[in-house]
Amino acid sequence: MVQKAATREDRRTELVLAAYRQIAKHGFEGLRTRDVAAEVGVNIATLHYYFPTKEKLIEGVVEHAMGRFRTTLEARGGSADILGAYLRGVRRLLAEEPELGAVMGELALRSSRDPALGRIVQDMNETWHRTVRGLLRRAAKEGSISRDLDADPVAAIIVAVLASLSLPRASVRNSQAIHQLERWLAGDSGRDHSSN
Amino acid sequence: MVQKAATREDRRTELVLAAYRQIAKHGFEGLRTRDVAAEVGVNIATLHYYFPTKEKLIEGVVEHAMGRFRTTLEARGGSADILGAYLRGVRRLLAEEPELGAVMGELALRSSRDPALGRIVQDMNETWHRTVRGLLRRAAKEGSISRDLDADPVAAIIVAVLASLSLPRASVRNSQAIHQLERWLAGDSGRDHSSN
Amino acid sequence: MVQKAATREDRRTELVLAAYRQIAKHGFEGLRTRDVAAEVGVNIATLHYYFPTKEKLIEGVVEHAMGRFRTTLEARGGSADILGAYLRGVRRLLAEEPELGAVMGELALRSSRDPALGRIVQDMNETWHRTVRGLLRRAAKEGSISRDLDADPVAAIIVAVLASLSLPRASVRNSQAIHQLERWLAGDSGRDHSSN
Amino acid sequence: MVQKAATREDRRTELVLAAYRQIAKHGFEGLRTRDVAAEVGVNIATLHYYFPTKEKLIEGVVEHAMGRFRTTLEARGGSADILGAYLRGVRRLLAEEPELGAVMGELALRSSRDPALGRIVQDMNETWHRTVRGLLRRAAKEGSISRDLDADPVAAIIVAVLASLSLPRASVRNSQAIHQLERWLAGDSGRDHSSN
DNA sequence: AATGAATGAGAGTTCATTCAT
DNA sequence: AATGAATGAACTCTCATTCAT
Repeated sequence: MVQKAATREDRRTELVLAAYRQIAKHGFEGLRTRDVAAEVGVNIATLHYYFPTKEKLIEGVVEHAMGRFRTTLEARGGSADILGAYLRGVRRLLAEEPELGAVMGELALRSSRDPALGRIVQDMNETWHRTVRGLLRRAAKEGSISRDLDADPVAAIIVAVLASLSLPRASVRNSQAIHQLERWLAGDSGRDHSSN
Repeated sequence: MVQKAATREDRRTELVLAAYRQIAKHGFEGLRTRDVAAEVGVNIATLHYYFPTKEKLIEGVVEHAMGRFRTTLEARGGSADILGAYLRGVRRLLAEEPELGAVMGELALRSSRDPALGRIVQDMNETWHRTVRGLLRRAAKEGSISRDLDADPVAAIIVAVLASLSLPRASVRNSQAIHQLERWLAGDSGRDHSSN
Repeated sequence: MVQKAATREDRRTELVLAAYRQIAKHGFEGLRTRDVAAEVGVNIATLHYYFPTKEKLIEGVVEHAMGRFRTTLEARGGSADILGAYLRGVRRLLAEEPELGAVMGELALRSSRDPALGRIVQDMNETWHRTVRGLLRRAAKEGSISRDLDADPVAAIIVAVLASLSLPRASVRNSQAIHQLERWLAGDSGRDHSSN
Repeated sequence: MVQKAATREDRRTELVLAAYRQIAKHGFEGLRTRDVAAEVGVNIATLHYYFPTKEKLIEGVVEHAMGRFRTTLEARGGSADILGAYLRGVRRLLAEEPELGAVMGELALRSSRDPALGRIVQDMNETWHRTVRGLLRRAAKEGSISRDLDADPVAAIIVAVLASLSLPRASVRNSQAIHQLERWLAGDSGRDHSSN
């Protein structure tokens, strides 16, 4: 009852994706190697053929999640409103692939207990911060946002708001927060526009 | 009789506090009833005498964490800068009792898998939002912040930033984010003050 | 379906004895914690309640086997033919409790791979050698064996022959070997007495 | 064709030798087919191509070990001190190839659980006994040892001592035992020569 | 009110073996 | 002749829970 062999990388990826989904659904708390194997449709021993330990499988998930995040968080394109596009990009990503937010949340929490993961998450955060800061400076130069803002603290607040999107909250509130961010970035000091 | 009842409550509280600390340290992933009992110095069966199931113990932790959070998040005092005092209060709370942030993060993630907890967390979020919105309106009336801001989105962004504090990040970034928040609230549209 | 509780030491002993028998029957190769638990009639988790790991259980078996051996190998009594009594004692012990020979064999082999066990087995061997040497000297003084034998090498050969009893061999051969030993000890240089 | 068949045998032999070494090092307890295959540098499936089951591989090891033993234990040469040469031969063999002693020990223990192996080991023991007995008689005839010793019991004791060499013990004790054996064979009834 | 002893269910991991290629 | 991929069965160990005392 040996099933059709798949190529090495395919199977590895399948397993990582299944684990990724399981973590999104049940958290690390509810991650079971047997369920991961079952979702892919292979025997539990097959999982261990590719990943000698559960921890190695999790490393695979971390890599995957980080990669998924990084590619989206890189600033692409050169539109005038590149910063706005960026914010909307992150929002869309987290809306379209809710697993990503959930897994990132799990990773963030775990990072305080797992030094190796801690370094990865911190690197990711700093990269993220620098990317946003770069976008801010570019937007300021191009005049699409207030010319003389203090890039570091503003980047910090943007990253904070974006990070908070991975915590489950009413999505109305998320929309409102992003809108207000854009308004402030546009140089508006907070007057009521009656939009929510 | 009264003495006995009080003792009973004490022991329950001890257990809840131990569980609270364990969750902060090891996450739900690493929560073991035996460790909780051991931390209090009682037998595992004694724990089950007070909390028939692990889930009931967790409910106790949820109650405790929520209570801890609520009391601090209630707007107290009547100072002129009540909003600023509030922001500083939350920051101080999370700095002084880092367990609270960790546990809130764990609860937030778990809330998407546990409907009962989901309702509690959502209620908490809405209460939080309304509290901040109320403070904003009061501050606006008193003139300590820009009079004509749009309370709902601004409250949303404040809560988002405060919530993000429970995710582990470089604390410099947290400081920067809070500073920028205060600057924007003061009506400043983002010019560089060279502070970080 | 919780079974009647036994006192702590009883249960530990029961488990050690069961493991001892299992090792005698199936070797370390075939030692299964589940079988040990089953033989005692308890759940596998109960075994782990008393012995956190399989290795700790084995340590218990080592202690038991060594104790069993030591008590028999101590020279007791003060008869004239104390040495002969001793040889017959060891033979009887290994005949009456064949598990002991089997387990000692297993331990001897394992001792070359397990440093801790190695020390124990070596100590046991040296103790054994010294005991026999002491008996030889006493017997020589009393005149029951040749007065001027070289105690160390003779003790070495006796221990070697006794040790070989734990290896499975035709028991006739064992009897012959012991007889010849006694003959030589009596000062006989090897003439045919037609006994076997 | 002939070449091919030879290659096939080579590979079988390689695998048997690797298994032999593994058993010597880790005992049957620690024998893993994967490690055997790895030591030879072939895939685990290749091992099963040559030996359909682990048990068949072990049979190969038994054959090899027995062969190794038998060739050395056959009495060769015609020197005057053929018996002494023999004793020294066995000692040298076990000293030069310590794996052989370890494996023989493992086989001896296993023989009490495995009837087929049991017969082999018993045959080996009897052959051994008869060989030694033959040597004794020849030596007696030639006058190199006491003429009227009882060959069977003396052979039994010699085989017992030689067999005990495969159990791990302090090598001083082994030397002493062999010396004493030679002394007794020479007709000495046990007086102290102060040699060890 | 508290505990030591016990357990069922299930966790991650291992291993000899199989099979398509 | 040789292999990578896959598996069933079994392994040790864990954990929330129960129960008699």
